[in-house]
Amino acid sequence: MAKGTIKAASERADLLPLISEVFRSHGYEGATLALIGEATGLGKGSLYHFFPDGKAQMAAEVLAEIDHWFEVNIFAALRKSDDPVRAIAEMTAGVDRYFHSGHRVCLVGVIALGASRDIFAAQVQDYFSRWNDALALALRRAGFSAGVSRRRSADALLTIQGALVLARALDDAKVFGQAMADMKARLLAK
Amino acid sequence: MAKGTIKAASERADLLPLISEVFRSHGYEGATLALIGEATGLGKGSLYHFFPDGKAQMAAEVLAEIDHWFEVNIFAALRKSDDPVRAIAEMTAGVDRYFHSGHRVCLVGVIALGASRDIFAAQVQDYFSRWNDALALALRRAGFSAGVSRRRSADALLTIQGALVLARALDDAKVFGQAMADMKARLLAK
DNA sequence: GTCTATAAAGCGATAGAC
DNA sequence: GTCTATCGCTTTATAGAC
Repeated sequence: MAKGTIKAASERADLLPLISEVFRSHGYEGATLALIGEATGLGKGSLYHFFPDGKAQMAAEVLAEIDHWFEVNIFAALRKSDDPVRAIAEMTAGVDRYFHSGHRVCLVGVIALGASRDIFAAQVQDYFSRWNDALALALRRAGFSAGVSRRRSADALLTIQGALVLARALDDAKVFGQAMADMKARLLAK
Repeated sequence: MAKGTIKAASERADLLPLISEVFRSHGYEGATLALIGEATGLGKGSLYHFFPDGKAQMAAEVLAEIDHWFEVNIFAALRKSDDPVRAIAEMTAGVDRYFHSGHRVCLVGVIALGASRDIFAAQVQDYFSRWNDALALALRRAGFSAGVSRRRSADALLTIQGALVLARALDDAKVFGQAMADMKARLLAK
């Protein structure tokens, strides 16, 4: 790999979190190149230099980065941990951290509901179904039946998404904290 | 009221459900006047005749119509019924019907997460908080403490929203049906 | 690698004929 | 009440100077 490539890749990686926040707060359609340019301090020319396919490529890479974060910080432990109860506790802690205790919205959920749904449907479905599978596996290893594990796993995922929606709608982050506590209790209840 | 007014009002009312579906499937930003014209069979001129303030007015009236449907079909019974358990059962049945068993998305939730959030924040917050209050009141009348009632009420609302998000993301409406059954059980559990 | 200028298309909204 | 034509603006995306 040439020097230039490495440097570019490094700066490119720094761009994604900034772009990510623009998509989060404005949605896919609302995130204009002007806003992205403002957030990154880059002109359109530079943005198209890094992302030749434009906005769609930016969103796809942002989704991939989010996916990767969850894969590393959440899914992996759920799949491999020999202490599934602890992995689940770490999941709830990680989720709370990631979503800033309910102040931050889930971009994957935003896109799932939004108009750009069709473009990113595969990525969205993959993200949730891998999370769902990993969590169900942890529950199974914690001693629950296959049916219970799958039901509780879906319940947890939908609770997170719903809590983010309602916290945003009511402008009350406490809703999220309470929901995460309830979810954790339901996940491991006898 | 003049004949013309009545006729116009009648046709206008017929317009809203058609426009509503455009907002639902494309979001506020994605719902262009071209798409709305297609769905209604009306040109821009006619649309602006009915809605002088354009797209924002259309969305506001669609939200008001949704609010009214829930007020009449769900909230009222929760507040007034002398059989709160039955009112809650009717709520879950009504919700299942309204959201087409998970195949239809919640426009209020879509807007709460989307880029147009700020414009409609008051309407969105009002809708959810009135639902929340009505359901909590029914639970209180069913014998639960104020704290339990409020917690369970918020849990139910967020479960509905989350189930719609996850069902859409996984493209699997069964997720919604299971979540509604779970929600109903949790709502009235001892 | 970053910028400005600009193209090409689509947007919401308006005007005015009918 | 409905239409067509069009305005003014913003959008994504490209071209080319530096």
